[in-house]
Amino acid sequence: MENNYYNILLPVPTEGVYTYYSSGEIQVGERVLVPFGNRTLTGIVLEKTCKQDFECKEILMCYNEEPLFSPIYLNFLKQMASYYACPLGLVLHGVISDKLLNTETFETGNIEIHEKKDITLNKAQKDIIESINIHKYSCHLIKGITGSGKTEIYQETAKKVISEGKQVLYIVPEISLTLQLIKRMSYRLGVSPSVFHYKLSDKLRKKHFIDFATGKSLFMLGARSSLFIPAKNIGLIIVDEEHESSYKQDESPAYNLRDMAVLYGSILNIPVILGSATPSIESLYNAKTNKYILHELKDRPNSATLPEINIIDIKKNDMVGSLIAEPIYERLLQVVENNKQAILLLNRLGYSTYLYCQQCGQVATCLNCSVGLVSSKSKQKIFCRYCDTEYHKLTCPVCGSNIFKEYGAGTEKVEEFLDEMFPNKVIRVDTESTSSLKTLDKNLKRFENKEANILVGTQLIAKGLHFPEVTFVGILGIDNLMALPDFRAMEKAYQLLVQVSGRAGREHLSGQVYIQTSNPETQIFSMINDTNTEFYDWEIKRRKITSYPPFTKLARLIFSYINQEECYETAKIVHNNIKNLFNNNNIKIYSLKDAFLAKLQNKYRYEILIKSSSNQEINKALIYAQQIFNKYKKGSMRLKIDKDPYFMM
DNA sequence: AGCACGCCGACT
DNA sequence: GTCGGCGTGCTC
Repeated sequence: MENNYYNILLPVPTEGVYTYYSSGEIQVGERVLVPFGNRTLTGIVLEKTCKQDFECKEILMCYNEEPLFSPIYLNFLKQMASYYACPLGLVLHGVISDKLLNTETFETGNIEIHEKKDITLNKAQKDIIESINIHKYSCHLIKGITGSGKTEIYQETAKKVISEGKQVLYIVPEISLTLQLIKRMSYRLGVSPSVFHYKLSDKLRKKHFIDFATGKSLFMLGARSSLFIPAKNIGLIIVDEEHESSYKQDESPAYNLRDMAVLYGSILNIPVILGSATPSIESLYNAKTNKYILHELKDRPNSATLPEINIIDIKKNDMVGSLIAEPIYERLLQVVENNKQAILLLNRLGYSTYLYCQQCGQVATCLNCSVGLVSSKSKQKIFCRYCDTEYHKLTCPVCGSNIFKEYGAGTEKVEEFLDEMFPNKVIRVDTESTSSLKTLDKNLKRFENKEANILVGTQLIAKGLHFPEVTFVGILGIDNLMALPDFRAMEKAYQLLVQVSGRAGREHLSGQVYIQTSNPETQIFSMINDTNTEFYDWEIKRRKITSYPPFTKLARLIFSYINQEECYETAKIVHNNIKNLFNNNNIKIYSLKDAFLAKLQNKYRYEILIKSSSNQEINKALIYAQQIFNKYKKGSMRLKIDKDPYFMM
């Protein structure tokens, strides 16, 4: 009897397509178990093929199920691989964990049904919902602050899609996936949504994966990775907070979730809704150029008024405790006195920023990474934020002194200082102080219940929170953010300012925002309350002049290796080669330089930036660079490709 | 990415 | 002598 031959896609960091045979007939998209080297892997049948001129191995087992992976889904992964110049096998590996890929479908039990609650909608919301054709692809960008009614638009559109028996995927940033949101969604839609995020137990993750993949569940509320659950019959994708930096994946394939959601939606021919109070420049540009359809919700919730913005010049004001400008401190005093609430935002994590030698001023740096060490009082240790190495006693490499002083303010230090000034009136919230979502929830609830007057935190507290008693917002570390070597520095700073200012003066109380800065003339400060396109117009002009995205595409090549010379040598060879081949008007290859973190976890890092207005040209260069690299690389040397980088550091 | 093979240094 | 460090190369 003749054997059948199949190309199988495996989750390995190569192209990942290998040929196996089977005596039986297998469908495209089915999962199979195959021997690979000396291991056994689960793969996906890509296509039937003919007998090869090399020995093939036999497929061990067929998962006995309806194919989970549709040709459209596999096509999506292929387009993703091609866009990010990433091998297909590595895309599969990066997008579905091995554990899930290996999971056999099982009986998952019933999905909870609730009584549906009706949603009341205003005219603006109705108009937007009306304009979304749920039977074909279009991408809608909804701009509106928290509470302006975006959620109702998502819910109503989701209801329509679900009533036609199709599935809805609602993606939010990891941090927004709170129990509150899940409950609210269940009652509005009448079903318990499937949920998907990294804090879930293996068992639940598998259950929700299977429920959504098999089409049993019609509504998925998930983080970034939920886009890649091979849903059976998806009819709508919603991406909330589309500007969020956490949508950019760090490892290869370094994809941007928002862009992949739009790509998938267009392949599936279904609508995609993006929402944000502060849309990214790229998305606004896509709306301007008619790739997306822009909708604006201008009403502030419950007729709250715009906050009053005050710029405090650090140079002209005394600093209390060398941290907080006096006018901000005075406002905090008032807030506590009147038993109102205030939020203090800092873009630094818990610890102090630097440790420096008292004798010679040398900054203490990690031995494995080219970054300064930080100290944490609460954790009683000095350590590196990047490699977690702890340092028990520090010796200055220059003068040999053992005495180090702290400089700079993190949330921990600010909290400590304020706690002294206002005992029991301060709560701190940042990724360091809150190890789990539960503690975060608990701390926020404590603040909501007015158990404290002042909330100190990082960007985390800028995200869609609603505290009606907050009348004052103080912003401390914005200068650092604007000074980063990143063409998006102003965009990121602006988004943060708008998001956090929105926390001041909601409902009936009017609010004040104080920003402490040493650059009071910075233009974006005057645009915070602008509901028009002033910031967009200002920023897009700068991007045009400097030829940065959205007018060009960027890609970063990052080489890393334990041996500095060898790393540089190989990077230089790749650099010379792509420079020679691609030196034309269509593409710009920047010079080879130290990465922003020149040494990370004991590996030296070099980078090359590539810029082009042509996506094709840039991808040709990326593929060629990888070929050269693979030819000349030594040992465990790595080349990471970051297309459309979001962090330039 | 895994995993084995293989070649060197450090120790019972 | 042999245990184990990790550089190298392969996986249908």
